[in-house]
Amino acid sequence: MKLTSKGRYAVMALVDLARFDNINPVSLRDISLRQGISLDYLEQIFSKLKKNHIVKSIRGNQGGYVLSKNPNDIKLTNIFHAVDEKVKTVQCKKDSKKGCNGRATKCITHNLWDELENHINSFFEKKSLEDLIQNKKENRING
Amino acid sequence: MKLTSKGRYAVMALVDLARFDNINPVSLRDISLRQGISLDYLEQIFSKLKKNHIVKSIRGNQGGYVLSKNPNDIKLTNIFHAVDEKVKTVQCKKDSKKGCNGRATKCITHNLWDELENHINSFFEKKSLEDLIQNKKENRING
DNA sequence: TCTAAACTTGACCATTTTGGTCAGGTATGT
DNA sequence: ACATACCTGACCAAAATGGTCAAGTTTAGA
Repeated sequence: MKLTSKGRYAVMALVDLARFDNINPVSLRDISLRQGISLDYLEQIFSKLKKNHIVKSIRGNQGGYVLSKNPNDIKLTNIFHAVDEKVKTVQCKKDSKKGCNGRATKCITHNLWDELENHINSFFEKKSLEDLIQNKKENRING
Repeated sequence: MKLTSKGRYAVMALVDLARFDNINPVSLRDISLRQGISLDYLEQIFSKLKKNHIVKSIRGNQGGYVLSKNPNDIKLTNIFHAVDEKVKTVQCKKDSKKGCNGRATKCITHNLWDELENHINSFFEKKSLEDLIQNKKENRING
């Protein structure tokens, strides 16, 4: 069970964006340099974030990306969903032919995986981008 | 973010084992048939479970496996740990050369992943095999 | 003692996912 | 017009996943 780097990068990039997104749009090149994420890979990620209305793009010279909502309204669950990072425990929900369905001993552990998914998702639903920025600011004051 | 089938199978197999482990040891062949998990794959999994003292093997004819502890003392975290199913969110803890270390913008989101890991692990630490068996019994009564 | 059942070990492998790169665009401010 | 920056899609190497296969060893019971 692990988080893929796509989801991790998406969150890192958005925190970066949120911090520098005051007046001017932020270019992916800047985020790439600051966060050490390849530009090409960032473009893939931001393409998905854009499709999911989390960021807006401004093309042309001095263009870049801006958040399309208040950081408080961007939950981690939105970000992960946008980049296809899903909490997936069992197959049987999606593919009725595989997994627990149609089997004599079906779903012995089905309830468990449901519970687990809910547990994780509730964490992602509570946490917003704003929370992460605040966290960072506190760190700067303290450190 | 997903659970691998190795962890899922381990839990399924152990629930099965716990339910049939009354007097006689349970053979992997029986578990394989009941749960639809390949015998060869089960052997790999049970080899790990044995090394981690979750099950004991009884060799020879009429042999098989038994739980080596009370189902109440076997937590999901033990099972997942045994089959190398770990909750892994960030790289930087293990490999100091990669990830957030040594970078100017280091660890923007580090606290977040820590929190997430704790959140998930706490779920696994609370849940025992006994809980799952009880759950199944209730289902049988109700259904 | 022989043999079948069952555990044990380790090599091997096909497929899928991951984590990108590369090559070409298109749009737009100056 | 040109530099900057977004946009799109093909491509790819490496690792993880989810197993199979082969060749044992151990032990109960006929």
